[in-house]
Amino acid sequence: MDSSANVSERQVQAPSLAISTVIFALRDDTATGRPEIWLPLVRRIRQPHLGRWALPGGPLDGRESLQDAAARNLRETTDLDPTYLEQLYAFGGLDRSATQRLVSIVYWALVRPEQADLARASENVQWFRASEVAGLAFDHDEIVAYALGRLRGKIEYGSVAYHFLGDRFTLAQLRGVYEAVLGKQLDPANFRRQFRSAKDIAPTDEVLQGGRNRPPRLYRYTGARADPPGVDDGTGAGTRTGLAPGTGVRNPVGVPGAMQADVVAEAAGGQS
Amino acid sequence: MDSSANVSERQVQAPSLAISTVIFALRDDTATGRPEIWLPLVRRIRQPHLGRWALPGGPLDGRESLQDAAARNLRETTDLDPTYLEQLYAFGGLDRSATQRLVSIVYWALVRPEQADLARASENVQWFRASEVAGLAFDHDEIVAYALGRLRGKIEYGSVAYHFLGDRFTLAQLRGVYEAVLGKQLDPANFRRQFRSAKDIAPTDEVLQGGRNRPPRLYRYTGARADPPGVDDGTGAGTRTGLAPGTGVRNPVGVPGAMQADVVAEAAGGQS
DNA sequence: ACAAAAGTGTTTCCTGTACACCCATGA
DNA sequence: TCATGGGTGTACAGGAAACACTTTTGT
Repeated sequence: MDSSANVSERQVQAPSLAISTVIFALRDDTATGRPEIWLPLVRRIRQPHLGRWALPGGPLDGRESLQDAAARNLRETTDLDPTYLEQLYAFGGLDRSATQRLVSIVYWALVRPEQADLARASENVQWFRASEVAGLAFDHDEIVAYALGRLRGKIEYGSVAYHFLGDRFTLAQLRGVYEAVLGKQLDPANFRRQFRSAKDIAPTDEVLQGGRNRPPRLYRYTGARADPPGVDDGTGAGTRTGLAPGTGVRNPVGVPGAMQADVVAEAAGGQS
Repeated sequence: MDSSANVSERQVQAPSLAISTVIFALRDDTATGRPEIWLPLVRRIRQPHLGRWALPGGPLDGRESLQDAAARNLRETTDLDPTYLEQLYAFGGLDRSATQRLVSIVYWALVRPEQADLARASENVQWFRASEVAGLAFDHDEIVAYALGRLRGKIEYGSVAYHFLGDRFTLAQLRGVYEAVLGKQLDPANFRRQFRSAKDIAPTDEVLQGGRNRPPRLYRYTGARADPPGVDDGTGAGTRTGLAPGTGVRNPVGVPGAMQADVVAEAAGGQS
């Protein structure tokens, strides 16, 4: 139990609220050169689960929006600003954490690889391959798995992939993102064709010099950098074909003001 | 910094948590006979926004899961048990409700039309056409609009549509659901063909007698009644074609235990 | 010259769409 | 019998998948 005597009383009244953030970045595998998905974790320095790795997060105070709190998580653990940040899910069961009833609103973020390389790492903050995380504190294993699923689903639509990359990129790099997320190889020819016809990607005059082969052209993402707010297609399910580049709609259903000007709904306290 | 703080301190730290629920049902228009989307609202009997209509909801106490609280909303306002219940979004801005900082986790539910007809209505609980709600308390206008968008998105995948119907239904009824949600007419012939080939729908031996025309065959939904938990494809975006009946995957990314055994993630309290 | 990636063309297949048509029933 | 919706057949168009092929670079 925690500390003061009337804890049990207060537990019944109001669950505490915390924000956690799953931060994804791509990093090229040193052997194959292929990009892989990585994420930073922090080591718990308190009970429960002391010493185990966990998602960055902390309690929500009354002065910042959910979004802001998640962005702060990101800054504090990695020194990065998010290029993509979206609400994932609110977890709030009771069969957990013997010490205290807790509701966690989980966000997920994407950062660019150059950034991820620079990102702070220390004794208590380290990056892990997403495919290898296991044994995290609380339910964070499952939350990471869920976030990965959502990432996979979401990339099939739209604009998420670009948030892994800088503002100039080759089609091979973009394809690398898709391959890392979807976990399978894609036909370069068809990939190219699909994305050339995508509306919100434009070729530049530049090419990327210095490679061993023919220098590829650089492209630029012309769509909105700030993505579909809270909106979510999550699982991505339906799309059986694979990619669905720019053909799909981008942000058909905007969450109200939930991002910049977040929304509060108050209890109705209906009948009686 | 957790529990021992005094009261004023704690207010700043911990926003209150509420659950609200958007409940959708179909009801046949008396004139055209076409189904339309309706939802129940409750009249506020307290400040702020006293007297205005609002989504059913209430504060979350420490003894029930988010899911359970939403189900209770549903029961208390409409006397119905949900055939579908899923988390929509967590709203938690500060620029709201002058009286109090509040985070609301919003669920959405689908109920069947027969049930909706029986559902309790009273002075303080009434059903409204979804297309006509306006002037609700707080941001509930926007939340409803967001929920409608998600519904539209979601129906293009998978199994949601069936939750509006009983366990036996004609293809015309099913098509009615889609038309009501998508807001456009669909070709009966193609609709039929797509759904006949859908895996999780099976014809029965029965037909629906008593109509003015040829008696249509009754079908049965064979997929999971309890849907993809917390998972969310939300906006539905990508699917440009329209329906995507059973072809799509059903529940490719299950949220961990979030439904039956909800999950709690605790703050990591990383560095420092 | 050769390897390897960039980039193009072509063919096949699948699926959604449109629409013409027959079938069964009640009035 | 006729109107109406249930139910079937079919032809067309667009896009994805597969893969052969040409182009451009570094070594």
